[in-house]
Amino acid sequence: MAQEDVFKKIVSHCKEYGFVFPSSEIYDGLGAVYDYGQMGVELKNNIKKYWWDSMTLLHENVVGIDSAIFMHPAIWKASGHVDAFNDPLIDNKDSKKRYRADVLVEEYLAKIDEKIDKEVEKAAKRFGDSFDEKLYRETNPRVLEHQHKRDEVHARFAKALNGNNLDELRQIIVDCEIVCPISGSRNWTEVRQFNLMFATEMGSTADGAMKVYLRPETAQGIFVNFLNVQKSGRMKVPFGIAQIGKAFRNEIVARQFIFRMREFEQMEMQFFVVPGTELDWFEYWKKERLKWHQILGLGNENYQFHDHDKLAHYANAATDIEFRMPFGFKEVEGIHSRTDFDLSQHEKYSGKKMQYFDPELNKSYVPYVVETSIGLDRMFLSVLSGSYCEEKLEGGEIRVVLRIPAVLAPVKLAILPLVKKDGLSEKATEIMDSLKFSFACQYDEKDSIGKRYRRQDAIGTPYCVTVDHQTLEDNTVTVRDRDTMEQKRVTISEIEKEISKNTDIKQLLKKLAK
RNA sequence: GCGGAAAUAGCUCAGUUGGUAGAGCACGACCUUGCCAAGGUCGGGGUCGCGGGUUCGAGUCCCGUUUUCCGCUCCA
Repeated sequence: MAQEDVFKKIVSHCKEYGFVFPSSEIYDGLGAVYDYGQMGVELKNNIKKYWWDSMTLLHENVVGIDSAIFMHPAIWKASGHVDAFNDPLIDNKDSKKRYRADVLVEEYLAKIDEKIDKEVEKAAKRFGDSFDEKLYRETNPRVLEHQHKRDEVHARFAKALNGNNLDELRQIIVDCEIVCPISGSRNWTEVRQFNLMFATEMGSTADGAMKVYLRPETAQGIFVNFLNVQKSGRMKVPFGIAQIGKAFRNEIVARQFIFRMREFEQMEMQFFVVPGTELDWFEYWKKERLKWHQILGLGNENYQFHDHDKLAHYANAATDIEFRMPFGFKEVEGIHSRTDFDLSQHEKYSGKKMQYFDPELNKSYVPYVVETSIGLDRMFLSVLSGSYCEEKLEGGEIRVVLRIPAVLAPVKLAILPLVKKDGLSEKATEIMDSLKFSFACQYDEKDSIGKRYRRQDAIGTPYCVTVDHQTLEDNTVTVRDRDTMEQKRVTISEIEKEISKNTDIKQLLKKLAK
């Protein structure tokens, strides 16, 4: 089966069985926004739980927070998002290429400078030792003409940028006769502002309102609370702060189902370390995080590291953990050594010290940060991609089964009376009532037993308990395994222990801690 | 954002040169059966994505629009 087909099947499977629905579907949908359904929310919560517990329970020096989505707008200036996430873009209609309008003008200005320099260079050769460059630049009519043009455009450009005047920015490109390097034409579209941050207004009166952003990442909520947590929790460097929460990016192109959404959820942990030790911790967390993924059992060969060649301005090392999705290896988690960039920026913009006094080193410093940042929705997709399976049975039939790791499965256990008569339903209900405190259980008595098994396979339920006539005699039931389809007979009192073996998150955490 | 394709029941799709909206599966009730998607009877469900236009008449032709997919483009 072609990989794209698998992806399509996963998408429709998600809808059919209540994992993921397109948002606002009855109103034609809303681009790149999705809702999690009754199965999806359980799977998502289980992933969160696995991550949260592995961070906060297994590491004494990692604690959690839950910061607000709204934050002071200055935070996004300090972090660099206001500048980096705001691009005026223009398209050339002939080549269909898109450019940053401000970059086009900057390149044009640089070209004029080049022209002037060439003039000066030529003159220098002509005049030899007696050449006075400063005088030449100030008096030569050709240079002055270039210079004049340059200053004029630069002034307009600066003013346009300052006032965020997009029409003027386009007019400058038209007036300067800037052409597309590919098509050579001057057939430009309007200049449009692409702001990757969603903005809204805080304060109910128009004049008193302040422009605030929906956070484009959760990390800044951790950085600005660094001292709060360190002091109130009496934390000692190295220590980490973990957070799960929504983030928002107004992506230009948001596609591939829940892989790139405009509203998404991150699980981030910022680990604060002594400057100079960050690369050791970077290696530590790389290993730790890969293990966290691999221990789920979706196949070690489906993961790889992808080191960044080009580092972001804040990082001195960065790698991605990629998972083999149906559309190729894709980033699920990023591990970045962010240096002291963020805390230093906040120190600068807020005027507050963001330093830690280290009693062992007997000095104060701005800690360095190693970040692990995982996209919860991408993790969700990787679990589904890695679990979805169309299995050919002996009779030639196809069985669709989600081999979701048992600890993450939305429903752990289905309780099925073989037939809905002879008191089997009542017995099954009784068992259900005693187990529902321990597991997410489903009760189903409709249709044939085989059909019910398949329904549970389709939502990834690892175990089915079947109540039959023998149950009434000796209090035993059969437990059917999702993956092998094999059944074994256990007494009712043993069910809980039997199911817990593979569904309890503790088991996974113990493996991880080894 | 650009180009191409698609949109009919919960799902997969059929629907002829424009002439009464269809099938299979799924869903609900009942009967029969009982360990891997059984059979029967009856039933519910559609403003054919949305808005215009042409026509006596539009699921079908034309225009616009929305959403999705594919390819570009973009991507802390």
